[in-house]
Amino acid sequence: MKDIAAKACVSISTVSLVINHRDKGRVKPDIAATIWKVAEELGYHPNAMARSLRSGRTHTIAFISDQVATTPYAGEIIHGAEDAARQLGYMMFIIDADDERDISGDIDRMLSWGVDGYIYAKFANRYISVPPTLDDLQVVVVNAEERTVIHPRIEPDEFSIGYDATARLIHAGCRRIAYIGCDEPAIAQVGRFKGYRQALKDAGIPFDKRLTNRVSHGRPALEAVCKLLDDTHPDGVFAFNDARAVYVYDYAFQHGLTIGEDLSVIGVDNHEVICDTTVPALTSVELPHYEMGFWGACKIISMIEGTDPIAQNRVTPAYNAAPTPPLDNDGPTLIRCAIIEKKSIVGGPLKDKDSTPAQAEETSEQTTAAAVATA
Amino acid sequence: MKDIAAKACVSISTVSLVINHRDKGRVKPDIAATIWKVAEELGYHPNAMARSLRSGRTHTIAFISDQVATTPYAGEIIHGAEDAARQLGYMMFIIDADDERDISGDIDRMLSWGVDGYIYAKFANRYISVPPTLDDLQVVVVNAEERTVIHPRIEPDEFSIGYDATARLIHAGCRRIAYIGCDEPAIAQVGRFKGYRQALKDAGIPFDKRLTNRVSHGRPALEAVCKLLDDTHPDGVFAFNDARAVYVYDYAFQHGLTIGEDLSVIGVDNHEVICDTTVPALTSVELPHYEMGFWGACKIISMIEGTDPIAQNRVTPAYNAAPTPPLDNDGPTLIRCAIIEKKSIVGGPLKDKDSTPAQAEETSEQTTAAAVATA
DNA sequence: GTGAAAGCGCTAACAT
DNA sequence: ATGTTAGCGCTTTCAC
Repeated sequence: MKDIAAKACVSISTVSLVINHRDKGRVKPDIAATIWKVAEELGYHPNAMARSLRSGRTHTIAFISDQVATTPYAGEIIHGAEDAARQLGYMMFIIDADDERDISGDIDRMLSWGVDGYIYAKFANRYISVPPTLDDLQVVVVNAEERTVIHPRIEPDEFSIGYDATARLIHAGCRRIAYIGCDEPAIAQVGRFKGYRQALKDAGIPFDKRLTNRVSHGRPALEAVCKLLDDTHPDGVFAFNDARAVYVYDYAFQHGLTIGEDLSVIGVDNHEVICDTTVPALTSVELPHYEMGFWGACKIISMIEGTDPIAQNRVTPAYNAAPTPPLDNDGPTLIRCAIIEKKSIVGGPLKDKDSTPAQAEETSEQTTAAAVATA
Repeated sequence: MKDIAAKACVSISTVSLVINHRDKGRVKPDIAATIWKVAEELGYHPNAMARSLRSGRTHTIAFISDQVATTPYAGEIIHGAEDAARQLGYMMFIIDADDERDISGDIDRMLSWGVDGYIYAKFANRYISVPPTLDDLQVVVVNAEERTVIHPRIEPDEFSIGYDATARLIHAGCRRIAYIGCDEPAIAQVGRFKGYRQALKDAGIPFDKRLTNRVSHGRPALEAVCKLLDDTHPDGVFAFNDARAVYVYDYAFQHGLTIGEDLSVIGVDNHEVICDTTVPALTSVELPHYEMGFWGACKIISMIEGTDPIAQNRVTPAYNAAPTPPLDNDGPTLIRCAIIEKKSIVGGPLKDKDSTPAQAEETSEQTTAAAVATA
């Protein structure tokens, strides 16, 4: 900056004004032009360190998460958060926080860095508690719930996942709809199951316990699924996730049935590897990982800056099967998940023109909250 | 720091010495103790910004990658890199570099930050070219190849993957071994196929073209796999990856065969969702994503600091099915991949005591390099 | 053993 | 419309 000032025969402050675009009506345009030219020639890059030291703001956020990796669904949350952060001029640090590992050291490092805000994410919708050290700072929770709400957060609308998936099967003509559940009584299992029951109820279809089970994976899961299908012969199956839906395919192969013709199946995750590997491709409710990450970064930056980057159109998601919810909510935000149509439901993919199945009512938010509270 | 100095009745420089552990024999121990106590009381955190401004080093690296997310195999590279970086006192920025997107803006930001080094990673082993802007800086390439080698890099030993997988099947008694290949002539396809042929040759088994094909995914892939199996009735199948191995399972279900008893299968990726969902669980060659990320961070930090953190035992991988290769190599490093034993091969998982199948010779590195060069 | 002081590159209040 | 100057918090040289 000193060099630029010297070469352009102006003072350092003038250079600073120009470089920071605060020269409107303060610096003569031709001088400003010269400064830009010289800066270019010299290959000038402002020193972020010095700038932050002076301004007290680092334009940096930290993404703290369990298993940055170990789940295959992981990356899109990071992707979405990075995308929003980048568009808004922020850099994002990544911190892996295994449940077992003590992250106080990392938090100290973050405090030393003067990170402007924190995204605390989980890769499966779980109960968490944010380390108390962070409570005084700007924190957003993504894809998780705190038992007592302290920080703004976003998570999938699990009730609606169950409701919409079931309603989609009903819309395709299914009347005996099985639910292959998850053996862990997690937020997701409870919410999706409630949605399933509500959709049946709204369609006047009686709930039949024999059509549901709860499984893990591997041979016991496959056997349980086969038994359920053998015993009850459903015409549609809503699986807790895509992996569990695979067992329905296995059953179909064994019994000479064709998914999408003899039997409809819908999963959850829209897991790329599974949904595009299965034949026919599996219709699935997509968990909006990208969108949640994107929302999280927008939210934390809005808290830092006191503005609303979404309302101001300063940022565009690269992907939004699920529309980005608004930021003006400091409590829990539920995000509605989209069904990604493939070919595993009788009648084939829904075209835009086709009437869409009834969706869960707006009240679903309270319903889920209640479901979860009693879980 | 000023506050500490005041409260401890010493000068700022003394505080600095103590905080930075450079007080040995220079500051009286009791004074040092006081300083630590006061620092603790005041909740002092050194200001990394000021420190970096002064020292010119940020202890920060950038992880630049395509599709941070969109592949499900993604995260472990990040995980490994973050793990090593953290243990060595570095923070890691994440930058998503979609092939289409212009990342010069991001690079400018990195230059502004004064990032100490760059990891340039891909999530599928591909040819890349590192942006020339980075050529003057410290760069390590992970899971990719440059057409002309400029930067140190690490990638999976694709030849050995093919060799070891095939040898494993031979060891289990298979003699008619099919290869379900990939329709893209990528580095991985070429290398694994060469390894497959070499293993057959070394075992004195003639190569039979009819036992191999190359498929994509979905119905055409399933049909091609079924046709191959119908036509040739192999006793073992080496699949390019786990997703393609699934079609062998589908075939088996349709024909009442049992994988692991009537037919052996081995995949590549050790993709969690697939390998633990299939019945029986799929034995697979694991791509050492964590290990490559870990190596990449160690390597870039060794270049920055001029030391060898691995040799100095300053760092421990959380996971190493594949042992971390040494850092003293500024050209390409190939990493040998481990077979993760599950239950899809006749005779069951290999115990430690069992004799292991012959492995590709040490010369495989040259062989792969050659294979790849002519690809 | 300890302290004073310069300066890393930049911003912003103030002076001209 | 432009220049001067005082720090941001820290490290490090040098003097005591």
